[in-house]
Amino acid sequence: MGRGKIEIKRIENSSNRQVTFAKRRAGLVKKAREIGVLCDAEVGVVIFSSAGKLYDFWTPETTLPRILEKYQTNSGKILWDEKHKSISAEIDRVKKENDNMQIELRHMKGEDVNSLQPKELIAIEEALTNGQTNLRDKMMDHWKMHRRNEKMLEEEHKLLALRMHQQDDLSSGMREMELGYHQGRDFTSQMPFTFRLQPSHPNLQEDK
Amino acid sequence: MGRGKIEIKRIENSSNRQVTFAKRRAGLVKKAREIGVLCDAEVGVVIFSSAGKLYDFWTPETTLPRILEKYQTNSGKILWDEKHKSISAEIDRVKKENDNMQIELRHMKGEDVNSLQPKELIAIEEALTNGQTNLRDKMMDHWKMHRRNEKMLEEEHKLLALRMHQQDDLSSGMREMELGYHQGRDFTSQMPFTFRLQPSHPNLQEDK
DNA sequence: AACTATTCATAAAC
DNA sequence: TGTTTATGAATAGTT
Repeated sequence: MGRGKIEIKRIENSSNRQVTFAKRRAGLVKKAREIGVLCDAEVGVVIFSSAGKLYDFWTPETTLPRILEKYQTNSGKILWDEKHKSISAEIDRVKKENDNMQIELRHMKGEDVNSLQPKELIAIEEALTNGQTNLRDKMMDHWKMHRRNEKMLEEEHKLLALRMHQQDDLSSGMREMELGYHQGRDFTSQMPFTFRLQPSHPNLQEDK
Repeated sequence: MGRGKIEIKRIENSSNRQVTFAKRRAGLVKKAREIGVLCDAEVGVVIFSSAGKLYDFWTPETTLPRILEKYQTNSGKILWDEKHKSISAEIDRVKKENDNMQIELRHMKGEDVNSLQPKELIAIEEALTNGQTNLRDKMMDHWKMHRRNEKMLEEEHKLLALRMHQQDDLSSGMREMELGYHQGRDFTSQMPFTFRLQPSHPNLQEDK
């Protein structure tokens, strides 16, 4: 129907294809509307252009969810339930995992153990003991590292204090040489307060 | 396009309507197929007759779920996603719960505790100790109950044995009275094997 | 269901 | 992109 007969195969010329698409799309929708009215049918048309743009038509009073529901009951096909199913499966899997962990946790707290076999009870006790052992090891490591750090800080402070005293002595020595001896004067009192050496761990015993 | 122009309104004559429906339905599907091929489009047509019967057409390689997904992303409409959303939320919730429990479990096994604060470490150790205490209490309860049950069974068995002996004595006495004394005869050898008294806990100490 | 007169849709041209 | 037009296609009414 046109100036000549055409073969039904993909139109290679892109702009021709676009034009034809627009025309035929309008025609298809018109026909859909007509059959809906004439024959009292519910009709839905969904068209995606090759560019991915969506065009659709639904007979009035027809919502897509309604169509889908009808479609599902009529076709017996499952549609989106497929995806739904896989999600449900996942949720079941995760929930099961959850339950198992919950049970294990409760067991490790000594709850819900009445129905367990002696063998299982012993296994749990072992796990608890292992946990305690591991935990104490880790705590010990922590503590050791802390101690080590503290010691290193102490050493640093001692060193720093020594240096300061040396500097102090040197400065006052120089001053004495330059200016002669005036008064016994504490050089540190000239430093800003924050720079004065303060014991960072006042309650620390200094002997190693 | 026909012997005369028609008005686009519901065809009242039922059989005419059915005929027109069949003709136009075929036409619509043909057009849908053609636009699909000619213009490289994805097309879906869904038609429900007024009787509720479903007819549909999908361009090859086109599944309805695929269409729906595309439809959804393109139209921004929600469709079935409400249900989907709530399920996704649930799965997230459960997974989070899962993670937390997993962490707790690992902690109770003394794993992944390096980053914890001393306070937390102490809490875990307490939990482990509590678990052990609870567990041992429960095990003790179990064991006590078992012992009690065993004792009760022993008592029952003793009582039963006593009764059997009494009965035995009585029977043989009666027999002796009726028939005179024949031979020393063990009455229990006439019982089916399964009814004979057997110690149910052969290694049980009988005293106490 | 097949036929056919007629209207309609649309391919190509503009 | 919109309009025109010649032509093939769809189909309403008939058989």
